[in-house]
Amino acid sequence: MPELPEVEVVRRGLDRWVTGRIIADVEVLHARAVRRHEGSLKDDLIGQQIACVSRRGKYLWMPLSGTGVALVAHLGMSGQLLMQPSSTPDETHLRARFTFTDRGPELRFVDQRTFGGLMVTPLVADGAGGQLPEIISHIARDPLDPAFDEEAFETRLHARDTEIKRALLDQSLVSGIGNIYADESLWRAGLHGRCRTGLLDGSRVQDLLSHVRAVMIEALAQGGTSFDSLYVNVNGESGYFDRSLDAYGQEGEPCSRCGTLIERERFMNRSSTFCPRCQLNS
DNA sequence: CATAGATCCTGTATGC
DNA sequence: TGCATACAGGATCTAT
Repeated sequence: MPELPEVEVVRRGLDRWVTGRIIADVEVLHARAVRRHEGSLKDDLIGQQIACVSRRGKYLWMPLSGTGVALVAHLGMSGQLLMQPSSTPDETHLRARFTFTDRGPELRFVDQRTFGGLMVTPLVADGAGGQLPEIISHIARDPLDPAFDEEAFETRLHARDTEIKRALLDQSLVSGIGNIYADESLWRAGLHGRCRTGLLDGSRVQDLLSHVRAVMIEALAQGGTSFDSLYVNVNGESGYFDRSLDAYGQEGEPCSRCGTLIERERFMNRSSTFCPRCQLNS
């Protein structure tokens, strides 16, 4: 369940370890690891230099110097990008391996549930002087992006007739939010996820966005949220924001604000946890 | 067209 | 003990 804070932790680690390095070889060990990609990932990457590591929402990409294309990665639910010495034994769910001409640590894509994927895609203008991969141009900016347009978000939110949690999870409206940070932000804002978007005025939307940002910044400072060994940084280490959660995974525990027991319901084929007393439906 | 729901996947946990 | 079922959920596809 890597969401924005977890993906940003991975981005920072990757930026430090792979920027400037030249890819020597690529080994794809599972067909599902490469998505929406024409031709051979290997042919597109060998000999290319990684210019930097960028992120929008939950997507990572590495522009290849002087080519106008980028290696894009999405971790899905259980994807990991790990830096490992070549002497380290292959992980059980190793899906792809990238080695470099300097013979330093290799980059490994490990993914138990195979919801994640890699691809090479052209870069296009992002409308603000930067670039982003073509295949994710439908993904909205995330709330920590300085160019995130709060007014445009509010307008689009009001144009929707749906529940606020569904809107928060829609990456084309605002990116980077998944089930954990949706539940946490809604708890902090005192809003029930089933509240209709049309009932939220501008100040409620601003308040909700401020909680989204705050919870993500706090999580980032703690290395992200890890419930099991599936989310780790590039060095295989877990974050510890799970100790700070107020709603997600807290079913049956007293609400830390009012003491009412936290409840869980099914929503969009996943769980929503919320305080039935202090999270309002309007 | 817009929104709601189903689907993919596999390891772990729980129940009978 | 062992088998069956529930659960985790991001993105995309299909149905209404």
